[in-house]
Amino acid sequence: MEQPPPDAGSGARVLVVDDDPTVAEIVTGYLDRAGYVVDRAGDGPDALARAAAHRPDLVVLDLMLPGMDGLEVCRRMRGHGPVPVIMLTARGDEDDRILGLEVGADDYVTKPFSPRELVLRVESVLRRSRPAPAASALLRAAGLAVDPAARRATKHGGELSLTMREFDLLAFFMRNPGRAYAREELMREVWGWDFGDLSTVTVHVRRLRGKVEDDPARPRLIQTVWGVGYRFDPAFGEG
Amino acid sequence: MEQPPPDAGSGARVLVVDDDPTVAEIVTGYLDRAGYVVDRAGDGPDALARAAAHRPDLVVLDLMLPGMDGLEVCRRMRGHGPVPVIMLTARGDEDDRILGLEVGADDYVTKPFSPRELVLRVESVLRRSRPAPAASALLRAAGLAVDPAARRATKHGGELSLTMREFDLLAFFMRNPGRAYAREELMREVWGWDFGDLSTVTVHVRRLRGKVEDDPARPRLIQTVWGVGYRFDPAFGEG
DNA sequence: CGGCTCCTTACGAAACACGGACGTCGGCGA
DNA sequence: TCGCCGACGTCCGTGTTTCGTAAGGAGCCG
Repeated sequence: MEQPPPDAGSGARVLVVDDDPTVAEIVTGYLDRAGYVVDRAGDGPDALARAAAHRPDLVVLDLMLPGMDGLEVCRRMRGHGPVPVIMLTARGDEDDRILGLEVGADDYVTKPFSPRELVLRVESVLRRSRPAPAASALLRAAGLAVDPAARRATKHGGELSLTMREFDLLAFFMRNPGRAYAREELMREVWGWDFGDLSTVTVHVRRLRGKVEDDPARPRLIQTVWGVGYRFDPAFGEG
Repeated sequence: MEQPPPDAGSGARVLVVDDDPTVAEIVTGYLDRAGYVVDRAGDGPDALARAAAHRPDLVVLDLMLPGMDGLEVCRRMRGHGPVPVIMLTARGDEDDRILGLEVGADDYVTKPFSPRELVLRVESVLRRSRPAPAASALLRAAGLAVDPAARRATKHGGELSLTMREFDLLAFFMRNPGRAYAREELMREVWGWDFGDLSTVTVHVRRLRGKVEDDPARPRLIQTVWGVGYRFDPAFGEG
């Protein structure tokens, strides 16, 4: 039958604000078919009331509204919470775009627009406005969090300032916990060298311990394996 | 990098779907003279096959087709990708217009129509659908707003005057916040070069900081990741 | 206790980022 | 046409950060 993109709306709430019933009707129809839950408002005060009541995930807002200006509506909505807004502006009205930009619209569509384009924009803005969770590439263990992409590490939520080598070393340990590594292996894996003074590894392990361990004098996370090397042991870190 | 000349047809591919050879012939002729590369199909299945094979930039679709309905054709085409569609409908058949728009047509032309009008519609729809995939929406973070389409940026509502490189750099950062990028990556992503003096990146980051940071001497938004590169960090911009 | 291993500290060298300045190129107005 | 100006890429001097190594002391094991 009629099959909108399966991943599309997924029930996100959209508030359409336009005083022209025809436009509102068509836009609403499109968004509805795309899988969104659509609410409608015909003027500014109505829009604010519905926004407050329904907490939409996104607002499609006509710039030209009777009574209260679209910009004002946008501003007030933003005052209540960070809801994404797509502005509908007259074609080529450069000033309006800039105003929308400054007031806090997340996108604008110039009239006349194709409803399809509007749906694409809605999807795009929604997709962009919720990248909050994600972070699957995060390495977590023992109160530590390491984000290789951002090259950032935290300990109990507090930012750790690690040097490049320290970061690489910690990241390697957290990717391979519980196993003992000889200094030579660490030198190969972290430094990328096949030879070199192994005390280099020792020193860096010590520096890393100083920043990561609760009590660097009695290391728990990075344990010394006598005669072998080191082992990252997150089990004893929680404390 | 820049768009091709706004010259009319400029080789865009258009698929004309009509079972009436006379209509198809005239339309094809006009579009051909307007500079488009035109393909023709006489029925639904033929249209779908050619659309799949030739990937047209736009489809002119007769609503009334033998065998498969034009609406159905439109739906199926949409299932394969976001191709713009102009519907040909009988005059005054209001229901058809609505149906066409709901199914995803970007415009419609009522029969009888002048071929010249159709060409104008084609141009219009192509012009409208072009920025949709290419240009992206507004980027905002940390009191900054960047409009890639208008090539404008503001900071706390105030206009920023950025050079081309500065703008591209900032836009890239705002599209990819929180991740650390090596100078090589920035050079590749922003400059589009795979070589070149990396200090160029350093210098432009400094210039951008001078315009974007509250205290350029102690950057918060664009942070230096020592030994690696830079990271755009909107989290610290608001406070 | 002896030998080996690991820890700790210190230091010089190298790598790195930064700011300032310069030369070139192209656009624009006089 | 000439001259000015902005954008851009490059280069250099400087201050800072990081790194690798050396050396002495402490710890572990038999």
